Amino acid sequence: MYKPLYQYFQEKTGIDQNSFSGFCHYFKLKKIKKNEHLLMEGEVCTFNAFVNKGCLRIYTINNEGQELTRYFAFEGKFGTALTSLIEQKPSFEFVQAIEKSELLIISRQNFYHLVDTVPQVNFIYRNILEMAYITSQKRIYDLQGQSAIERLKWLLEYQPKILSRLSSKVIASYLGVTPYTLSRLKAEL
Amino acid sequence: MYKPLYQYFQEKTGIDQNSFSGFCHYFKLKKIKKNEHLLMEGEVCTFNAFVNKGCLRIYTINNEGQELTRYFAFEGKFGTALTSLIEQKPSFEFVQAIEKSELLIISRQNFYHLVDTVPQVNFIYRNILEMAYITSQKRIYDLQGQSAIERLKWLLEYQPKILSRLSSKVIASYLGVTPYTLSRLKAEL
DNA sequence: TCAAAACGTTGCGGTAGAGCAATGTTTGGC
DNA sequence: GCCAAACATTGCTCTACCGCAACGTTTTGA
Repeated sequence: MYKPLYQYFQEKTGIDQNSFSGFCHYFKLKKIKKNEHLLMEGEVCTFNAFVNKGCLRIYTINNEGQELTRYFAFEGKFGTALTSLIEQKPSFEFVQAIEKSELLIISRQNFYHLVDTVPQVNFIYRNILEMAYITSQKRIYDLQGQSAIERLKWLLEYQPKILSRLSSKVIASYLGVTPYTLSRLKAEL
Repeated sequence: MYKPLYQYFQEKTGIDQNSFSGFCHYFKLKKIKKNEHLLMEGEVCTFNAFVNKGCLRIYTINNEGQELTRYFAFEGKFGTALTSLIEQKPSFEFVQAIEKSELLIISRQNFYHLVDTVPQVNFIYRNILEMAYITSQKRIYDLQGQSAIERLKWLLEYQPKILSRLSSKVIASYLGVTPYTLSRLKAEL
């Protein structure tokens, strides 16, 4: 059960099995159905989740009621409403399983306890924050610098997994266009 | 010279003068003229900068040649091309002083050395990353969820300092519209 | 100090993408 | 295995914002 998580830590920090065993019991297994939510808008996020199997989606809903997907966490990645987790304020993001999934959940309190006491977890958190920041920045660059069709082409080339695994509706919300527009873009490819 | 930086550390970590003195000599004073660049697109970023006086702007240029401002670092804040600093790859961002400024510069190498050896600097870096991430996320929410005029109204209400201190051209690039559009939006306020 | 350059404004026309409606296609719960 | 509900496609129209051109105003540097 902890094998993928150990592998994740091992790759990033070179931690040994013994040290890992010292804290991995803070992570609890949770199974969750397709389309079920881990967190709704307005709730304060009190967990971090490592995806053993399946996929999480982090998304928001804007003023016009349009869903906007921020991030997908596939197997072997952490996923949470990071902004709410950090700020401890009501979340503007939803966290949802878009496939039947198996997660390793750690409470906020335990997570930050480990960040402050276990150097390897401190490093992992630093790494999560760095990658989350870089991803956001590239996202902004994309939204401000590329047309919707260029974004779709990029996705086709570099993230075919996303296209084959997810519904058009979800892909549209990730590209930041309506399903109507995505359908038209696909037609003119 | 180190007073604003000490105050910054003091507020965030409660550090004492003695510990601070142990590492503050890694920060070197640099004076820079208005509109001068600290980093150009394509260069690898090897520094972090604390703003004692003046203001830094981090921006990119998209495919159409349009400038897009990501972030302003006013007095008492750190500013750098964080993505390039982390990845150690050529930057897609420019770092520019938009006023005559006084900076405290630390090299990448010394900065990460301190992050790894001084708990208070580790915490400061964590805080910088957390805030940078949250700012990016709110930016994306804004770009995808609000019209340009709503963004301008928000700026008027919550960031009047930006509006009064900076040129329209720079403000337009921060709002993600052309100077033409900004001018028209101001007319219809 | 004064001319050149950069900046700001506004009229006009163009374009990417939104949104409704109507229709065809998948999907999943019983 | 079937039917309702969700999803996908496409024609038509609409809107926010872009981008040029032309002109007035401010800034700057020799």
